[in-house]
Amino acid sequence: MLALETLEEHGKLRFTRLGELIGDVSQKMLTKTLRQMEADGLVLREVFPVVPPRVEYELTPLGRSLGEAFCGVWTWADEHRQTILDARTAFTARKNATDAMN
Amino acid sequence: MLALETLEEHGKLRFTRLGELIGDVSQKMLTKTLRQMEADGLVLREVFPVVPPRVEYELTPLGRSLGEAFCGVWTWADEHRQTILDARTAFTARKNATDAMN
DNA sequence: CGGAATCCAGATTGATACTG
DNA sequence: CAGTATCAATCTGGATTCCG
Repeated sequence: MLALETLEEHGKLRFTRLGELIGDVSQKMLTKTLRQMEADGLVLREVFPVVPPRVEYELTPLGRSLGEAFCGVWTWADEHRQTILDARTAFTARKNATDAMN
Repeated sequence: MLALETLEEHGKLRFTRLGELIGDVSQKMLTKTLRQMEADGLVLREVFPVVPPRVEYELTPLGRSLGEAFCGVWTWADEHRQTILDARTAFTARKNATDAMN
């Protein structure tokens, strides 16, 4: 999902640059994720036969449409992130109180 | 996600009934999922102190809002499921062809 | 009925080293 | 640069048993 978003925002990107923009991803996971997305037809992988190697990734129309479909979820997440964190804290507090009783 | 959808469609549900409607879930996973959703404030868990036990689950307003946010994704999935399956087949075919060359 | 507890095989992932 | 290969460690989920 982060890869999808990043590619949607920045368009065509090289492997390392994409990793930097996403933040905390091992290259192993990034590779796997991109291969899966490529297999699903969400991303286009373009290899340039030069030294040093250069590989660019960009969303296909299908990938972009998925990004748009997720738009509502991103908005929701932004709006309710804190609410959820609070709910978790409250839940843990309730749980501990109940546990202590028994 | 399936639990969210099912609860959104059917409203208040008992544990076993919810499991049946979702289809292929072990009670372990269903329990875990529901507890997580409860902790996140997405679902309300109501226990009736009767024999046999009766526990009902229903979405909170926060849970319903998430269900709505996911609406676009469900639609997308319905529309593109087959496209993705085809893409995977094509990708595997390409991969095998390439592998055979080397 | 609605779980909790235990056991366990298999999948996932991070870290590390190597390569064209 | 953009990976692949390998090993170890963790995590996951299924199956099973037990309980109030």
